[in-house]
Amino acid sequence: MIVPKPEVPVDRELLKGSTPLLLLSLLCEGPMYGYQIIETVRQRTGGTYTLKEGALYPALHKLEATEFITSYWETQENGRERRYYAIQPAGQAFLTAKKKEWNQFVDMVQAFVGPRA
Amino acid sequence: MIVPKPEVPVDRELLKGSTPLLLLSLLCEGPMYGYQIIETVRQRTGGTYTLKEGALYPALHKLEATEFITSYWETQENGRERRYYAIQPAGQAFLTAKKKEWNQFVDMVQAFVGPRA
DNA sequence: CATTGTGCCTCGCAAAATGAGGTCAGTCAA
DNA sequence: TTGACTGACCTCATTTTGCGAGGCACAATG
Repeated sequence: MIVPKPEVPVDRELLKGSTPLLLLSLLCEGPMYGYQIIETVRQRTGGTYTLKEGALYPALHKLEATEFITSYWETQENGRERRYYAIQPAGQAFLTAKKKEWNQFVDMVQAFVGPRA
Repeated sequence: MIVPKPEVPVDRELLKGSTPLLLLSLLCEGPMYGYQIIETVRQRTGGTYTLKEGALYPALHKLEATEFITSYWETQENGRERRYYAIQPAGQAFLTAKKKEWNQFVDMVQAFVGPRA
């Protein structure tokens, strides 16, 4: 699903805390490597949200440290290497919880901002 | 509108960036003073989200510095003072923009997380 | 008279994203 | 073969924000 490019750039501050959720959701679709994640997000958001490396890699490593995801290197035909990240069972569970949290958060804000126009 | 109390506490990080939106939305309903804002939020969220003073006042002051809101002291009958905050025209405009941004943000995340269960 | 509630505030800390930087390995054209 | 470009990984300092804890002052309640 591709989100239409918004006229207003999305405030970076809003993104805070949603990154692990995004990452786990993406990895739910299958293992991906860093660069690929960035590109995927960029494309699906119509170019608005470019996940920054400085945000991605630390987040990925943290997720790995808590064993929500694993990583492994894979060599391509041309000899170059990529580091793939894959979701783990614990990550699945965490994702489920995070999703619930996300929905509650949205409900909460919506209660003040008013329902969507 | 009152949001049912969530089982999972909402991650603080998610809140980041949404505070000005909340504040402006609330002040749209009329002038309020700090303590009242905290109480209102607490009640409307069923007690889950207690806006912290350490988050509220700095945010309020920042909003005032940018002239999105104004403040004025009002003396009650019992002689005590309250500082009321009121939204300004510039704040109204900003709020409109922020709301749009919020909706886009939600759409974006939803595009990855998948539609609500 | 002491405790609780109202009501304002500030400060130091921690978490997270940003922006900028760095490295190395292939590709491709001049 | 040199140089530019892209793919691909990463780190670091700075900024922003919320949190927790604290402080102050006064009123109402027991």
